[in-house]
Amino acid sequence: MNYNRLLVTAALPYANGPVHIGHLAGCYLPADIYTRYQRAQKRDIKFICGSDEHGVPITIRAMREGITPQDVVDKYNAIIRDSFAGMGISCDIYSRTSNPTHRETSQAFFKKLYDDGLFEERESEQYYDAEKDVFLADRYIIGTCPNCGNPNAYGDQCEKCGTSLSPEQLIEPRSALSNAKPVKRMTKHWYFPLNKYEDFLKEWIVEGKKDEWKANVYGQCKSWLDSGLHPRAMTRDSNWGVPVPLPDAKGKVLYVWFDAPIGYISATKELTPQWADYWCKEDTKLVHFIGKDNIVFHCIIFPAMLKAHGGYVLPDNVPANEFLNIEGEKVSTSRNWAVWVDEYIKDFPDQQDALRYVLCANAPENKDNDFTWKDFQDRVNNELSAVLGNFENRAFVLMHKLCKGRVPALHADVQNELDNALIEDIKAAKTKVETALEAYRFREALAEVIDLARKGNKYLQDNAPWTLAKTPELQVENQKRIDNCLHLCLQLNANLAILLNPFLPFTANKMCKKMKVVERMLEWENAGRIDLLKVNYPLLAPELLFRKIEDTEVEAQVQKLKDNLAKATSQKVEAPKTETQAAPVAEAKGVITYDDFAKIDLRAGTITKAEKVEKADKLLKLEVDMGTEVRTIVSGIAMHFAPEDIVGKQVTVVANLAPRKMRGIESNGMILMAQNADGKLIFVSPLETADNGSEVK
RNA sequence: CGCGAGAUAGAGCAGCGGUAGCUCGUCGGGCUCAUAACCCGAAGGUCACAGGUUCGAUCCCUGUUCUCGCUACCA
Repeated sequence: MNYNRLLVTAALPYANGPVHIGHLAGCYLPADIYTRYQRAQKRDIKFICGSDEHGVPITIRAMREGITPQDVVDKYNAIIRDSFAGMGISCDIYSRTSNPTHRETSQAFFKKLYDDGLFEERESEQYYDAEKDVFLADRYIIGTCPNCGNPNAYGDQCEKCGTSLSPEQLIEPRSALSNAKPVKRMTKHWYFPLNKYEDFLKEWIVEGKKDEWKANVYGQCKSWLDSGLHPRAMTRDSNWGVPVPLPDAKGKVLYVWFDAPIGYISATKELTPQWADYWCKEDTKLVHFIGKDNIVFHCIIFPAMLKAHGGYVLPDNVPANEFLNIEGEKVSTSRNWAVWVDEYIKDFPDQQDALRYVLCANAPENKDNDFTWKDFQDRVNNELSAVLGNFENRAFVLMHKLCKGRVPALHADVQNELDNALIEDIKAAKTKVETALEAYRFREALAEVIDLARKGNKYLQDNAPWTLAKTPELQVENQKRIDNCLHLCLQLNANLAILLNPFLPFTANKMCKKMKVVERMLEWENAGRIDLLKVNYPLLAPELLFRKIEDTEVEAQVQKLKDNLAKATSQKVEAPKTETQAAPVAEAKGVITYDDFAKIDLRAGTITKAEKVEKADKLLKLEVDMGTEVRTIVSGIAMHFAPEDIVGKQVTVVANLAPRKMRGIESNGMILMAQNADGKLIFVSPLETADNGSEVK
């Protein structure tokens, strides 16, 4: 397929926090490198990005901070925009999904699918806060965790013990908005029948993209398709988002994963009146740069939506990266374990390219990678400065010392194999970098550029012009060799600027200034040429391109990470929870009367059977002999005990606890456990064997 | 649990049937125009583990372990 234009998108950053270097390495930097390269090739390309500003987490953050959701997105949209600009992420437009154009575009998209009769309407029961008059997402429901007793567990997960929950499992559930008890209410939603596009997707991806897409992306898609697709609700009950454009849809908005990818289209509309060329013409190559958490949305759901709507091109490739860890640990925004881009720019002014270099050289292209400040320092000092910066500096210094500060001539009569080999290397480098970039292998492409600089260092060494200059009796002859050597070094330098430009645009610009050439020299077609600098052309004085990163700087950054983590952790403990950090033992509960205690029917029982609950990491299904009956009890202890080890054990059971369904199994009671500070669970059992069913008082 | 991706020298990666290579780091030597590179030499790997196929496996097959992701209204 021959393409006449390219459309590149990078995942829309979610506007509920700043961006960190993991975001950068995951998709924004690769997208930027790719785009800059294509622009240098003079191809027609648009690079689209913007803030994703809808969804539940934004409303929660607004609530916590006591401001409106619009305030939240305004704040972070500005920070993200500045971070990208500061790092040289050169999108053609950075838009936002709260714009009117986006509202219209996504509503029209929805309306088209609706009018074509594609949606299935379904009614279901959902939790509702009668006081605030809104439906509650799982995340909005707070209650006591049935597993660990944390009183502030969310309706989807207990953050303390990590157990996955559904709102039904919470003890004494309450609304996060009003503390009211949630009630169930019927609500209607529109479902997109993904299943109807299964055949189309299978043919398009499983057969069509087999050897084209990255293994992680392809494998993920295939896995989804093999396990069968299901209709997916494309609307939500909320007052924050794009309103569903139907008369009977008051209080309903588009699901963020329906509206966000359409944001790419709306942003293109804002950018250019010719937007439809990029989205609808078959000779457009559409590429989505994303992180691995986005694969299904960009490879399955969005293409199915586009196909259903009709008239749009589908992505040619989705080169998703894996994740970047920081100092051996996963990035965590809630624990503030991250290197924030806006802070990097403040801490390392004019060092954007140092970070761009390291993030590209160590990009998580095939597997999760680790960013450490030591590695950052090593790569900047030993590769970027010592190989590339040093070569550039050597060429400039020698040219000023031995060639009067002007570009010397290339004398054909003394041109030797060393010269010819270097010229070949320059030409070959262009092809290698090009091939790697077209295949989204950015690490390899950058390594090729550095390797060319390395060859330059070697060439300089092999010719040793400083030695040639030391023999006055051979002045004329030697000066010719010196001229050739430095001529080619400078031409190589110009080539490096071109090849480096997509990766390190700030540096490429500096190099141009020092060589006193216009930016047009950076056009890709100039790569491989050795006549970029005119003979006798005077160049500026040597000046270092990169500075070394000092030990104290990286130590300070590591300390900063640790401080942030400590701060975030202590805040967390102080704020919503009542227990203190100093005492890892759970806080004593309030005084109760004997009557309160007497309400609990505690009995001894013996576990007669235990098995793992399917599709649940933490749950065991137990059968407990209570003397007069055998109870089924589901208990969240699978991480601590193997089923076979606990059969025959006598335990204490809360016998009159209201039945509760967990993973579809009704649990009738609860096993008492003591929990150590380290989280270890210990059965609370009679010391001697009691009769099953006997009361515990 | 299931599915997907990954596991190769201290770090980052290549190799993907014929007794392990590259970049950086470490140690010793040479050279010196330079933020020092370049050259020579050295140390460092039972290619996650266990089986199997094969004349031969890092590479193919089976099983296991570990990491990450998906499986939830977590973007």
